[in-house]
Amino acid sequence: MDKYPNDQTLSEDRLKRLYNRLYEAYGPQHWWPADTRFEVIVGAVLTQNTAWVNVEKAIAGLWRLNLLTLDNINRLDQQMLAVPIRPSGYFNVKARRLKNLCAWVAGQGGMEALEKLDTPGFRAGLLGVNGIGPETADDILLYAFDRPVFVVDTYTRRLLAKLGLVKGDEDYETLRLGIEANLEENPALFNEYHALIVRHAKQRCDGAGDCRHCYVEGTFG
DNA sequence: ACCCAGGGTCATA
DNA sequence: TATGACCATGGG
Repeated sequence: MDKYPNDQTLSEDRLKRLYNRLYEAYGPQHWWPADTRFEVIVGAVLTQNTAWVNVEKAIAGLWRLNLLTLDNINRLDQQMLAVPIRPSGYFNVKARRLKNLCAWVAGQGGMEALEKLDTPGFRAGLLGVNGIGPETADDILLYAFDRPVFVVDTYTRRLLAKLGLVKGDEDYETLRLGIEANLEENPALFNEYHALIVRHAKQRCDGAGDCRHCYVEGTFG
Protein backbone atom coordinates (compact mmCIF):
# COMPACT_ATOMS: atom_id res chain seq x y z
CA MET A 1 0.00 0.00 0.00
CA ASP A 2 1.50 3.28 -1.12
CA LYS A 3 0.99 6.19 1.20
CA TYR A 4 -0.80 9.26 0.01
CA PRO A 5 1.68 11.98 -0.90
CA ASN A 6 -0.80 14.37 0.72
CA ASP A 7 1.29 17.29 -0.46
CA GLN A 8 -1.79 19.26 -1.40
CA THR A 9 -0.62 19.60 -4.98
CA LEU A 10 -2.83 19.49 -8.01
CA SER A 11 -1.27 17.90 -11.05
CA GLU A 12 -2.59 16.87 -14.42
CA ASP A 13 -1.43 13.33 -13.83
CA ARG A 14 -3.24 12.92 -10.53
CA LEU A 15 -6.43 14.55 -11.76
CA LYS A 16 -6.49 12.28 -14.78
CA ARG A 17 -5.87 9.16 -12.72
CA LEU A 18 -8.66 10.10 -10.35
CA TYR A 19 -10.97 10.63 -13.30
CA ASN A 20 -10.04 7.27 -14.78
CA ARG A 21 -10.78 5.51 -11.53
CA LEU A 22 -14.12 7.22 -11.16
CA TYR A 23 -15.07 6.34 -14.70
CA GLU A 24 -13.98 2.73 -14.31
CA ALA A 25 -15.97 2.47 -11.10
CA TYR A 26 -19.19 4.14 -12.14
CA GLY A 27 -19.28 4.56 -15.93
CA PRO A 28 -20.89 7.43 -17.84
CA GLN A 29 -23.42 9.45 -15.82
CA HIS A 30 -25.33 11.13 -18.68
CA TRP A 31 -25.56 14.58 -17.14
CA TRP A 32 -27.46 16.88 -17.13
CA PRO A 33 -30.74 14.89 -16.94
CA ALA A 34 -33.12 17.27 -18.75
CA ASP A 35 -35.10 17.50 -21.97
CA THR A 36 -34.30 21.13 -22.77
CA ARG A 37 -31.58 23.65 -22.10
CA PHE A 38 -34.04 25.82 -20.23
CA GLU A 39 -34.90 22.91 -17.98
CA VAL A 40 -31.20 22.70 -17.09
CA ILE A 41 -31.00 26.28 -15.90
CA VAL A 42 -34.20 25.95 -13.88
CA GLY A 43 -32.92 22.71 -12.36
CA ALA A 44 -29.62 24.39 -11.47
CA VAL A 45 -31.49 26.80 -9.20
CA LEU A 46 -33.88 24.21 -7.80
CA THR A 47 -31.08 21.84 -6.81
CA GLN A 48 -29.33 24.36 -4.56
CA ASN A 49 -28.65 22.50 -1.32
CA THR A 50 -31.40 20.05 -2.23
CA ALA A 51 -31.58 16.34 -3.03
CA TRP A 52 -32.14 15.74 -6.73
CA VAL A 53 -35.15 13.47 -6.16
CA ASN A 54 -37.00 16.46 -4.75
CA VAL A 55 -35.99 18.60 -7.71
CA GLU A 56 -37.46 15.99 -10.06
CA LYS A 57 -40.84 16.40 -8.42
CA ALA A 58 -40.70 20.15 -8.84
CA ILE A 59 -39.61 19.83 -12.49
CA ALA A 60 -42.48 17.44 -13.17
CA GLY A 61 -44.90 19.95 -11.68
CA LEU A 62 -43.49 22.71 -13.86
CA TRP A 63 -43.85 20.58 -17.00
CA ARG A 64 -47.41 19.75 -16.03
CA LEU A 65 -48.23 23.46 -15.85
CA ASN A 66 -46.27 24.25 -19.02
CA LEU A 67 -43.96 26.49 -17.04
CA LEU A 68 -40.65 25.36 -18.46
CA THR A 69 -40.41 28.18 -20.94
CA LEU A 70 -38.76 31.54 -20.43
CA ASP A 71 -41.82 33.57 -21.39
CA ASN A 72 -44.22 31.65 -19.20
CA ILE A 73 -42.07 32.05 -16.10
CA ASN A 74 -41.56 35.73 -16.85
CA ARG A 75 -45.31 36.20 -17.10
CA LEU A 76 -46.07 34.30 -13.92
CA ASP A 77 -46.33 35.85 -10.47
CA GLN A 78 -43.68 34.76 -7.99
CA GLN A 79 -46.29 33.44 -5.57
CA MET A 80 -47.79 31.29 -8.27
CA LEU A 81 -44.40 29.98 -9.33
CA ALA A 82 -43.66 28.95 -5.74
CA VAL A 83 -46.55 26.44 -5.73
CA PRO A 84 -45.25 23.79 -8.14
CA ILE A 85 -41.66 24.01 -6.88
CA ARG A 86 -42.67 23.40 -3.29
CA PRO A 87 -41.25 19.84 -3.18
CA SER A 88 -37.73 21.11 -3.88
CA GLY A 89 -37.67 23.15 -0.67
CA TYR A 90 -36.85 26.83 -0.12
CA PHE A 91 -39.71 27.44 -2.54
CA ASN A 92 -40.14 31.15 -1.79
CA VAL A 93 -36.42 31.82 -2.17
CA LYS A 94 -36.16 29.73 -5.32
CA ALA A 95 -39.24 31.28 -6.91
CA ARG A 96 -37.64 34.71 -6.47
CA ARG A 97 -34.29 33.46 -7.81
CA LEU A 98 -35.93 31.91 -10.87
CA LYS A 99 -37.76 35.16 -11.54
CA ASN A 100 -34.49 37.07 -11.22
CA LEU A 101 -32.66 34.70 -13.54
CA CYS A 102 -35.40 34.60 -16.18
CA ALA A 103 -35.69 38.38 -16.15
CA TRP A 104 -31.96 38.61 -16.77
CA VAL A 105 -32.10 36.07 -19.60
CA ALA A 106 -34.90 37.98 -21.28
CA GLY A 107 -32.93 41.18 -20.83
CA GLN A 108 -30.04 39.59 -22.69
CA GLY A 109 -32.38 38.84 -25.58
CA GLY A 110 -33.51 35.33 -24.68
CA MET A 111 -31.93 31.89 -24.62
CA GLU A 112 -30.53 32.12 -28.15
CA ALA A 113 -28.80 35.41 -27.43
CA LEU A 114 -26.91 33.81 -24.55
CA GLU A 115 -25.05 31.55 -26.97
CA LYS A 116 -23.28 34.56 -28.42
CA LEU A 117 -21.84 35.69 -25.08
CA ASP A 118 -18.20 34.93 -24.46
CA THR A 119 -17.74 32.67 -21.46
CA PRO A 120 -16.20 35.22 -19.04
CA GLY A 121 -18.92 37.75 -19.82
CA PHE A 122 -21.62 35.11 -19.58
CA ARG A 123 -20.30 34.00 -16.21
CA ALA A 124 -20.06 37.56 -14.88
CA GLY A 125 -23.61 38.22 -16.03
CA LEU A 126 -24.94 35.15 -14.25
CA LEU A 127 -23.09 36.03 -11.06
CA GLY A 128 -24.69 39.44 -11.18
CA VAL A 129 -28.13 37.87 -10.73
CA ASN A 130 -29.21 37.75 -7.11
CA GLY A 131 -29.46 34.10 -6.13
CA ILE A 132 -26.96 32.81 -8.68
CA GLY A 133 -23.68 31.93 -6.99
CA PRO A 134 -20.56 30.40 -8.54
CA GLU A 135 -21.70 26.79 -8.51
CA THR A 136 -25.12 27.50 -10.00
CA ALA A 137 -23.55 29.76 -12.62
CA ASP A 138 -21.06 27.07 -13.59
CA ASP A 139 -23.77 24.40 -13.72
CA ILE A 140 -25.56 26.58 -16.25
CA LEU A 141 -22.43 27.38 -18.26
CA LEU A 142 -21.26 23.79 -18.47
CA TYR A 143 -24.43 21.75 -18.58
CA ALA A 144 -26.75 24.06 -20.49
CA PHE A 145 -24.26 25.81 -22.76
CA ASP A 146 -21.37 23.38 -23.04
CA ARG A 147 -18.79 25.92 -21.89
CA PRO A 148 -15.46 24.60 -20.55
CA VAL A 149 -16.02 25.55 -16.91
CA PHE A 150 -15.31 23.11 -14.09
CA VAL A 151 -18.07 22.93 -11.49
CA VAL A 152 -16.70 22.88 -7.95
CA ASP A 153 -18.95 21.69 -5.18
CA THR A 154 -18.51 20.54 -1.61
CA TYR A 155 -17.97 16.97 -2.81
CA THR A 156 -15.15 18.08 -5.09
CA ARG A 157 -13.54 19.97 -2.25
CA ARG A 158 -13.89 17.07 0.18
CA LEU A 159 -12.63 14.43 -2.21
CA LEU A 160 -9.59 16.37 -3.43
CA ALA A 161 -8.71 17.30 0.14
CA LYS A 162 -9.11 13.72 1.33
CA LEU A 163 -6.82 12.48 -1.41
CA GLY A 164 -4.28 15.18 -0.61
CA LEU A 165 -4.51 17.18 -3.82
CA VAL A 166 -5.66 20.39 -2.13
CA LYS A 167 -5.92 21.74 1.39
CA GLY A 168 -9.68 22.12 1.22
CA ASP A 169 -10.08 25.62 2.57
CA GLU A 170 -9.35 27.35 -0.75
CA ASP A 171 -12.06 29.62 -2.09
CA TYR A 172 -14.22 28.59 -5.03
CA GLU A 173 -12.28 30.43 -7.72
CA THR A 174 -8.93 29.14 -6.55
CA LEU A 175 -10.14 25.56 -6.79
CA ARG A 176 -11.91 26.02 -10.12
CA LEU A 177 -8.94 27.72 -11.79
CA GLY A 178 -6.50 25.26 -10.25
CA ILE A 179 -8.42 22.29 -11.59
CA GLU A 180 -8.99 23.87 -14.99
CA ALA A 181 -5.28 24.62 -15.29
CA ASN A 182 -4.52 20.91 -14.90
CA LEU A 183 -7.07 19.43 -17.28
CA GLU A 184 -7.52 19.69 -21.01
CA GLU A 185 -10.12 22.33 -21.80
CA ASN A 186 -12.83 19.86 -22.73
CA PRO A 187 -16.49 20.44 -21.78
CA ALA A 188 -17.32 16.76 -22.18
CA LEU A 189 -14.55 15.87 -19.74
CA PHE A 190 -15.66 18.53 -17.21
CA ASN A 191 -19.23 17.33 -17.61
CA GLU A 192 -18.44 13.73 -16.81
CA TYR A 193 -15.89 14.53 -14.11
CA HIS A 194 -18.24 16.57 -11.95
CA ALA A 195 -21.07 14.08 -12.43
CA LEU A 196 -18.77 11.25 -11.40
CA ILE A 197 -17.68 13.09 -8.26
CA VAL A 198 -21.32 13.52 -7.27
CA ARG A 199 -22.01 9.87 -8.08
CA HIS A 200 -19.04 8.82 -5.97
CA ALA A 201 -20.19 10.96 -3.06
CA LYS A 202 -23.52 9.15 -3.04
CA GLN A 203 -21.81 5.77 -2.94
CA ARG A 204 -22.02 4.25 0.52
CA CYS A 205 -18.87 2.41 1.50
CA ASP A 206 -19.70 -1.07 2.73
CA GLY A 207 -16.52 -1.19 4.79
CA ALA A 208 -15.33 -4.43 3.24
CA GLY A 209 -12.51 -2.64 1.48
CA ASP A 210 -13.35 -3.92 -1.98
CA CYS A 211 -16.30 -1.69 -2.87
CA ARG A 212 -16.26 0.91 -5.65
CA HIS A 213 -15.80 3.69 -3.13
CA CYS A 214 -12.64 2.10 -1.80
CA TYR A 215 -11.42 1.33 -5.30
CA VAL A 216 -11.55 5.01 -6.23
CA GLU A 217 -9.95 6.33 -3.06
CA GLY A 218 -7.52 3.53 -2.26
CA THR A 219 -3.75 4.00 -2.68
CA PHE A 220 -4.05 7.15 -4.64
CA GLY A 221 -0.61 8.58 -5.26
C1' DA B 1 -36.13 12.55 16.53
C1' DC B 2 -32.05 13.82 13.89
C1' DC B 3 -29.25 14.60 9.73
C1' DC B 4 -28.41 15.89 5.25
C1' DA B 5 -29.26 17.16 0.27
C1' DG B 6 -26.13 18.44 -6.86
C1' DG B 7 -26.10 26.78 -2.34
C1' DG B 8 -26.57 31.56 -1.70
C1' DT B 9 -27.62 35.91 0.68
C1' DC B 10 -27.58 38.95 4.33
C1' DA B 11 -26.56 40.98 8.89
C1' DT B 12 -23.16 41.41 12.15
C1' DA B 13 -18.29 41.85 14.28
C1' DT C 1 -12.71 38.41 6.00
C1' DA C 2 -15.30 35.43 8.48
C1' DT C 3 -18.72 33.46 10.94
C1' DG C 4 -23.97 32.55 11.86
C1' DA C 5 -28.92 32.69 10.73
C1' DC C 6 -31.98 31.81 7.40
C1' DC C 7 -34.49 29.55 3.75
C1' DA C 8 -37.96 24.26 3.73
C1' DT C 9 -39.11 19.76 1.69
C1' DG C 10 -38.41 14.77 1.80
C1' DG C 11 -35.70 10.49 2.47
C1' DG C 12 -32.56 7.82 5.34
